[in-house]
Amino acid sequence: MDRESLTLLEYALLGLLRIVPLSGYDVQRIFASTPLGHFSSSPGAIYPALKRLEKRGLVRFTVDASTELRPRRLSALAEPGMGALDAWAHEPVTRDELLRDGRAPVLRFSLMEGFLSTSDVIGYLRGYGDVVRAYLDELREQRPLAEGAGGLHPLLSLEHGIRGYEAQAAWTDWAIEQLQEREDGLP
Amino acid sequence: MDRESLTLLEYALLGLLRIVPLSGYDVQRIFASTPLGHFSSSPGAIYPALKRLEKRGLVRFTVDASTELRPRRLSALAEPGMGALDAWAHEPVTRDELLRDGRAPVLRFSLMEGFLSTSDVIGYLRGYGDVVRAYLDELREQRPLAEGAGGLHPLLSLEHGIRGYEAQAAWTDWAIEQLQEREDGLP
DNA sequence: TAGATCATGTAATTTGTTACATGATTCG
DNA sequence: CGAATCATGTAACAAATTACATGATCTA
Repeated sequence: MDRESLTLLEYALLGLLRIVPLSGYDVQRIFASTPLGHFSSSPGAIYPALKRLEKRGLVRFTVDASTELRPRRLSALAEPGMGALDAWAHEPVTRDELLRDGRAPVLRFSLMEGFLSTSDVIGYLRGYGDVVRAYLDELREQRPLAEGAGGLHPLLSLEHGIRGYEAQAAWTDWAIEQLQEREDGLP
Repeated sequence: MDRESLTLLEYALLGLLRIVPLSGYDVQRIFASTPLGHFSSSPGAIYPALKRLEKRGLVRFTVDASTELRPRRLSALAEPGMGALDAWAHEPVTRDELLRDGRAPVLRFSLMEGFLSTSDVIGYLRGYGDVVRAYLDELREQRPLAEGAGGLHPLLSLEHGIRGYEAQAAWTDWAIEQLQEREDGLP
């Protein structure tokens, strides 16, 4: 009831509604047809989540009057919702978050545009990269243990994890470059 | 109640108990100190999950008699549990599974050792790679859309996803090579 | 002897999943 | 005119998180 932070799904919804008001059905289609597809597009997840956001005052409902017979209930971001997004955008990546839900750091990056200065965004990405590299060290320490334990598959699986996080670390470096280039392009 | 398939956590538990019987506390420490760390090590998740597995007959409880005053309830894999693992090991990766929980395909690979022939394991990895590459195509198709929509962050986030899945696809190829080398080494 | 760690678990709450229910509208 | 899609939701259930509760044993 007094839960301070929101679920990933709720943040994703706020991020979408920041662009344009949407109906629950709109959201379903977006989740079913874009890279946000790892969110469930089932109405049983979306409608209750929108209702929760409305109850908290982060979102406002309006009925689309243009179609009287088949009303669409549009959800629009309210100012407190903007504030919640802004606050979330300022949270750094932690090891815990990386392990608990690895998709949160990128989702936050995706939605933070406009809330942070370029240098703060770069700071966020640096922190993200640092957390990933620290966890990579942990995983690499596991290599001798996994070799000793016998069994080829656990060893290969460990390499799967290492390669995945290496790709994430490399992406943070690349993204920082992209942001700096974009910055330099504007005198 | 009649849920046919198990949760990821339950499969992970079966996989651990296949090696050696463990107490709930043992499991907590393993989750807290190995690459399985993305599973919650909270007792509120582990003890109920073990109880569910026992109720289904997949796991058997035994009390460690060596420490009477502080009894440890060990869980051991029962034959139906072995059967459940075996059945799971034979399931191919689907797009849906990849999006719903990206960690399932590797967990299954990690636990399938011994249940499948080398050629079937290679078949599994090929299928996994195919699903990843198919989803990569979907993501790459999103690039023009994301460019047109304005906003740098969503575009960079899309690349994050692409790089992550590229790493997974490359890993499946590499793992297949590893398995073939291992196979050729034994005449 | 006080605090950390071992070791077990439960209770309340929240969230998500699956399945169902309803009805309008559009398209072939 | 029938099927697909638009559009909204609810109800039952399963699962996880957080917090709490309890007590033994080891260690500084």
